[in-house]
Amino acid sequence: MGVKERKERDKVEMRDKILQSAQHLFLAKGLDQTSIRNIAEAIEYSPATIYLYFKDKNEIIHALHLDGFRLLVRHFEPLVKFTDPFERLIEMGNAYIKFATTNPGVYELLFVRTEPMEYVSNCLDEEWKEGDRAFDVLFQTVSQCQQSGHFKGLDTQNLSMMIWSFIHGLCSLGISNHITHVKEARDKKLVVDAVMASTYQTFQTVMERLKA
Amino acid sequence: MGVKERKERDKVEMRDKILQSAQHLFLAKGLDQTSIRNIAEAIEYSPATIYLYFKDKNEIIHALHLDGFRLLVRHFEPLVKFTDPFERLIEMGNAYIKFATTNPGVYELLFVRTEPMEYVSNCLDEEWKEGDRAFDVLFQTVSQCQQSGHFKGLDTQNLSMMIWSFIHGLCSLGISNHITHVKEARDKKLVVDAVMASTYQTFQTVMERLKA
DNA sequence: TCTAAAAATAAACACCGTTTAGTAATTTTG
DNA sequence: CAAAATTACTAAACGGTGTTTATTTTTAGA
Repeated sequence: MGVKERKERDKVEMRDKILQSAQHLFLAKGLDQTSIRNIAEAIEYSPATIYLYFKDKNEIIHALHLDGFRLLVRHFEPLVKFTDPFERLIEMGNAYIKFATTNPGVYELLFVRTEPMEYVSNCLDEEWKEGDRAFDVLFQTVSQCQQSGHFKGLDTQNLSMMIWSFIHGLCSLGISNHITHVKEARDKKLVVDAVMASTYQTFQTVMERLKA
Repeated sequence: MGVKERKERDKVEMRDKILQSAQHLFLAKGLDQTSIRNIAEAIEYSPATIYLYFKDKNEIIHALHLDGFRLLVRHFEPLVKFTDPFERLIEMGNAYIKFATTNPGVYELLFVRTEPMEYVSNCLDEEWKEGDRAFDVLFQTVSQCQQSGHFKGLDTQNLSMMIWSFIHGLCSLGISNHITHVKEARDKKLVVDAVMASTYQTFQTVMERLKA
C-alpha cells in the first residue's frame, strides 16, 4: 500500500528533473533564452506538464535562485580557516568576486534580477532567508573586525551595507560589460578581471587605513 | 525644389515621434512591457513602419539610453557651484542617488541593462562616449580632491572606479528591491531611501577619514 | 473488469520581434 | 497632363513566448 508514498517520491523526482533541466539550459543560454517550452522538450514532456509542478516561470526562477545561494554559501565556507577577521573580510570579497565572475548568470539571478525578489514579495511571510544569512556572514565579520580595533566609530550595519554595495557594484558593472566600455579600460586594453582586481585592491587599501 | 529637405525633416520628425512614444511607454510600464506593437499603436502606425526608422528594438533602446545620459548630465550640472572638490564629490554622489531613485527605469537602462552596451559593441567604433564623459566628471573631481590633500597614495583611476562601484551598487540594490528584503531593513521598517541615505553617510565618513 | 481519480497533453489564446510581399501615395519624367 | 518610378506604408505571416482549458491517456482500487 505504499502507493501514495511512491507517488509523492515521483512528484519530487519530477520536480527535480524539471529544475535540473531548467538550470542546465539556464547556465548554457541564459535566463531569457530559457523557455518553458525548452525545458519541456528537454525532459520530453509537454509544456503544460510543467505547470502541474510549478505555478509559473517565476517559481522555477526562484527555485534556481535558491540553488544559486547554496552555491554562493559554498564559496564562503573555506573562509572559516582565516582566523583574523580582517583577513577573512578581504578574502570574503575575493570569494564573492570569484563567484560572480565564474557564474555570471547565477550572480545576475541572485542580485540583479527582480523576478526572484518579486516572488519573495508575493510569499505571505515576506522574508528572504538566503539573503539574510549571507548578509549576516558579512555583518558578523565586520563586527569582529571592529572588536579587534578596525573601523572605529562606524555603525556595523551601515558599514556592512557599504561593503556589500561596493562589491556588488563592482561585480555587476563587470558582468554587465559596463566596465569594458569606459575609456581607460579600452585604452589600456585591460580585461574586466584586471580592472576589477585593481579596484578591489584599492578598496582593500582604503579599508586598511580605517584601522587607526 | 525643397522636397528632399522637407522629406528629411519629416523623417526625423517621425523618428522623434517614435522615440517620444517609446519613452512615454517605457517610463510608464518599464522596458520589458514596452513592445514595438505598443509603440506602433501609440503613434497610430503599423508595427512594420517602426522598422523603416529603426533597425531593431535595440536601436530604440540605445536612443533612449542616450536621452537618459543627457538627463543624468543635467543632474550633475548644478555641481559646478561647489568650489571645494571634496564637497563637490559628495554632492555628486547625492545627485547620482537622486537621479537613480527618481528615475529607476532610466537608471536601469543606463547601468544595469546589457542591451545598450551590446548595441555599443556592435558599432564599429567601439566606444561609449556618454559613459566616458560621465566617468571623467568623477575622475576629474577625484583628481582635484587629491590635489587638495585628499586620498594620498591612491591611484586616481582605481579610486574613481571604487567610488562608482559603491554608488552604483547602492543604487542598483535599492532599485532592484534587494535592500528592502534584508532582515535589518525589514525589522526596523526602514524604507529603501533611508537605508541608502545612511549607507551613503557612512561612505562619506569613510572618505573624509582618508584625508590624513 | 469497471470506475474513479490522477497525470499528461493537444490545442488554443494572446502576446512578442521581425520579415516579406504587396498596396497606396507621391514625385519625377517624358 | 499622364505614365513611370520612387517612396511610404501596411497586412499577413513566421516562429517564437507564457499560460489555460478541454480532452485524452494512464493508473489504482473495488
